[in-house]
Amino acid sequence: MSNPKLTDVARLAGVSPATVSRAINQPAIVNAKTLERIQQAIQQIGYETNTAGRNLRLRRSDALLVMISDAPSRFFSQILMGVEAEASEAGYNVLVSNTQENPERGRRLYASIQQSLADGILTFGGHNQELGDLISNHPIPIVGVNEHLEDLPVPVTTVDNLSASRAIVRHLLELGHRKIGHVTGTTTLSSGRDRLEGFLSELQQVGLTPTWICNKHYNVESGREAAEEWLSLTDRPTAVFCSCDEAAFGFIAALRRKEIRVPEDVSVVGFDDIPLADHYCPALTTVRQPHRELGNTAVRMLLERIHDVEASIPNQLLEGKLIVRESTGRPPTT
Amino acid sequence: MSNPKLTDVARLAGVSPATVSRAINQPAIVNAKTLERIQQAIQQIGYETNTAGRNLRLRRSDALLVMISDAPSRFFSQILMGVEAEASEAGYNVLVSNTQENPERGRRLYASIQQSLADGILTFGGHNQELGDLISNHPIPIVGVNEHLEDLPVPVTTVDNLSASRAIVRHLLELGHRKIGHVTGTTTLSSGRDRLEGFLSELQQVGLTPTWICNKHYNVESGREAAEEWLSLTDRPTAVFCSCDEAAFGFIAALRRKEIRVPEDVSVVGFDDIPLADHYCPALTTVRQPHRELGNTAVRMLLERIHDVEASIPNQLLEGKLIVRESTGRPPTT
DNA sequence: CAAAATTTTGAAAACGTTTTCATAATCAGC
DNA sequence: GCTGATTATGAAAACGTTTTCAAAATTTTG
Repeated sequence: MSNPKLTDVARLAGVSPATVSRAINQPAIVNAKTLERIQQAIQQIGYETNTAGRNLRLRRSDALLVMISDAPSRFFSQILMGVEAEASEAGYNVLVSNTQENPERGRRLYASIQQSLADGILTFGGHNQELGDLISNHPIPIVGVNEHLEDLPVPVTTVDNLSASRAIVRHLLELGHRKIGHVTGTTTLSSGRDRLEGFLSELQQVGLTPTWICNKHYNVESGREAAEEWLSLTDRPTAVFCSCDEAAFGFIAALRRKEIRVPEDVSVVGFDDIPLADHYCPALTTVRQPHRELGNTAVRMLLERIHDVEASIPNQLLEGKLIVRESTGRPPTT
Repeated sequence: MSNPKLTDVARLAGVSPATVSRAINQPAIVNAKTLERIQQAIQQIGYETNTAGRNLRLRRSDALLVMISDAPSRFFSQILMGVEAEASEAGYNVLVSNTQENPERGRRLYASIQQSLADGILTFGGHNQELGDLISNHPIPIVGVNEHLEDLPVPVTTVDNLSASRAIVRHLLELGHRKIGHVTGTTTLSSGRDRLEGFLSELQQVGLTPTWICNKHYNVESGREAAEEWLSLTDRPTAVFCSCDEAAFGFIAALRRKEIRVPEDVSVVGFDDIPLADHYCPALTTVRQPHRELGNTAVRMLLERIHDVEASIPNQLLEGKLIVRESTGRPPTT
């Protein structure tokens, strides 16, 4: 009751297994007549190529491993879809695995390449210290998504956090704000640092200093906590750039409880443009991350690397787009 | 420059490949002395079992395929993490693939089993008509998540939509509401129908008829559209059960633009308890879906099925938990 | 200490492909 | 119809494991 195999097709079509293999993989080089007979046989017994046999012989797996190290970020699934689309386009399968911050699990995943379970690795989110030695000692095809990997020779693709942050600040300046604050994201991540840096440098360019910097993380709670802090300030910024949409939501929601209105009393900007941003009240001014494109790009980079491990692949910076909605307005005229 | 293989270890340790294999897979049956020598050799040359070779010989893949048919639902990644955790616990890898609603792609994925690319399939979301004939004609280990598969002999695990919906209605009744409306989800999906049915049956039980039923889908826009409709009603319900959190957000946001307050003017309930629900303003009363557990359960069911294709596996209904927050209150006292 | 029972090992086959190399079949040109 | 070029096919080896079966080494027993 086993699955039909190549030799079954061969027998049925009255040819050798070699010919059947050729008929499948390079139909051009087999006689038209035989080809048809073989295809018929394949149809008839419902033959499907066995992956293990094929992979063993070909010494590759046609699979890419997506490695995440903890809770998936809010737009993980969107990037993943970008990855999946591009990978399947190229005939690759996508494996997903979570190291759960466990270095040992990280190392196990790393070994996937040697096990020829996958041909390459896409690592989401940053700081994989556990991989440090491994990567340096024994390079494999690996590409980072969303975050830079500290000091590791791993090409990454991210949104251009720096430019996007500057665009946000510029937008606020144009509206007339002069007292601007920033709720940072996780600054152990490169994206958090870059967004902060963009914020600072754009202000500096026009000779302003930040009114408020609040060190937080990429989540809703951070926004809520930041709101508490904002409320206790004597000199409140009239505009706040929150480093992710969730934080912005938490911030706005907490303010609203205190009867502070957005954008009338304070303007708020987010980052990421998660699906809800457009439907929040007020609709959130934010930067749209090209989620799918991040996935696509990452796969393309990885495939290049798989094709040639030595290939030096430059980091890819993707444009974020400032989306102005309702949560930003002119500063209050007091 | 190829990876070290079993025979390399064998040579180095001065034993036969067979013994090395045993040392790896059933250490108990090999002599302690030899075992140590072998383990040392493995360490020394950094041997890792080749997946293809192993899979070929063992005639299995140790992989589960997660098949989604279109855009991933809002809590897809959370369920996926549940799947991943349970699968990796059991030594299985997780493949993710998207049919993009393309029947041909669906069929290709189905063939994964025959190709022994995966040992079983987890299908997310409903109505896979394209799989209908296939499954009936040639059963494979497959389990549905979140939605029932119309008429197909496929075990599924879902939240108990019926009970949860009834709990929501009960909650609204207890608050004193008598005019209650429902914004449905996608009613081509079983969850949409079940939530509607729960809504209807609980009302019926206390002798009420629904004040308003608005046929929509699982997304934010639906909520916004529903709000338009609600505004145009002459006899408005004082409480509205939206079939997902996103729709509830869209509904609330649209109402707020018209200066209608939640819950003072109208109570709103969602479903799913997405991360933002707790931080929206007002914090959303909703039903918490056990996302991770859904993933865990699905994998357990699938493994059972893989182990015994004939096994009759009952559907698993998981409890949803009503979370009362700020978006529901007593009806306005006009 | 020999025989029997037990534990430990190895040789070889199998899993299902693809590909090299050589041979057989076909074709073109004269 | 014959030679040389071309095209189409097959036999066999290889990819890296695991497992069966039998033999060898060890331990136990009388």
